[in-house]
Amino acid sequence: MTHEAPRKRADARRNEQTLLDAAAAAFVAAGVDAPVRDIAARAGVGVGTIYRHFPTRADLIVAVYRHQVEACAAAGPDLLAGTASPHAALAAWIDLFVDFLVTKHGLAAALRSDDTTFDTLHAYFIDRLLPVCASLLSAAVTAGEARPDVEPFALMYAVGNLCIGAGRDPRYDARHMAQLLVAGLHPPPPPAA
Amino acid sequence: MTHEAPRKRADARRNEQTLLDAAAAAFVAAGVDAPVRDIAARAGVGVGTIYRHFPTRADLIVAVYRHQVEACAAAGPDLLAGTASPHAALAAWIDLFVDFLVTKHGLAAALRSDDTTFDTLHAYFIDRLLPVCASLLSAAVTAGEARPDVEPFALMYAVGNLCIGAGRDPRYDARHMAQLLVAGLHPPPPPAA
DNA sequence: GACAATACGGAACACGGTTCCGTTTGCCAA
DNA sequence: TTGGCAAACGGAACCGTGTTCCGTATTGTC
Repeated sequence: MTHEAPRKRADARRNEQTLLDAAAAAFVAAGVDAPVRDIAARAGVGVGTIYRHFPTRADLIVAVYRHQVEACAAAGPDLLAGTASPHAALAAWIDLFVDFLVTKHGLAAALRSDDTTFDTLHAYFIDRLLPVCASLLSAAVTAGEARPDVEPFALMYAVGNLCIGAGRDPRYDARHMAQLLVAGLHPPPPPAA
Repeated sequence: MTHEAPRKRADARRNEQTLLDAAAAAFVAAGVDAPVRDIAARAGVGVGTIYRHFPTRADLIVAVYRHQVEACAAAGPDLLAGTASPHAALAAWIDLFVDFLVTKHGLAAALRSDDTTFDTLHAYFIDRLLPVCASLLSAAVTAGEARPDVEPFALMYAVGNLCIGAGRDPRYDARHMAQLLVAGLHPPPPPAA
């Protein structure tokens, strides 16, 4: 079961970690679109080294944020178990997701880029987080707290979109808007016929 | 009141129209990010001519879509006057706005780009459409059909965001999500104390 | 028709992503 | 310890795009 590890060279492993740190710093300073050359310079390596370790920018971004994405995924079941109503749990989880995205400058935009480079980034987020979102949403639907005509994918996509450009204009509060969307999930009151 | 027109040369006026047509075609074919050289080639002019007429891409985009934006702005008051409830009028207007954005490949994304080139594009949309949205929203608030804690700017920004990437994945329906957001605008029912 | 102002074309430049290959480094076996 | 080879490195070179600049062509006027 131990993915037969071809045992990389020592300098390669060292550089990989150095790159991860450099990339994380560059992302904080200049967003996830930080120029490749900048990241290489921070790490004190050549650009070729970056491409060898992380063939696409998506690979690098995933590697940098993997821990946080996993944490977000893990929080879903906990919230569902520990919160009064499924709808409230979903709202709390969306809050977590939004907080993550808005603090990663440019990440939400990258998720929506039509550049095929980012397809694997998109795929990773969907793979890890969609099931979590789906279970929260379906619990809410089952409890009669959410309308059944919204697909989990569409909800995640919409929330991701709402995070784009957050923090650039103080008049726009992504978290508030995401909560508005979640509020809209409530089933419409039966027409008072 | 007639903005003293310096009376441009005949070839200049001709080229301006040619460029507008070429840009419109290029935008349809390749989105609003169509390469400058492509647009120039379509128009049969040099790239310098584009920059002379439209110093920034935003100027070109605004020129191409001005009519449609004006039409959208004009529709606001009409809807308010001709629709049963202010909230329904707002919902209908948002639908119009979303339809416009999703059919202009890449336009919604450009509106959110942090590239300063697009600042004037953003400003134009805000100038023309924000007042319309504001009057619809405030009518809904006055009628008790919308919570008062959402700023018109935030609403427009959110709806614009929801349109990003629409049409790229069939599982995502921007219009549906926008309507969900508008539904979330309804004031929460008073707590059944 | 000649002259000046206006507009044009496209080569040249800037910048960022990506590739490629000559050089260096680490590992292992002799 | 050392010889050799595969792995890894560095960064120059390349490509595509936006942008600028200036020599040339066109227009309008006198």
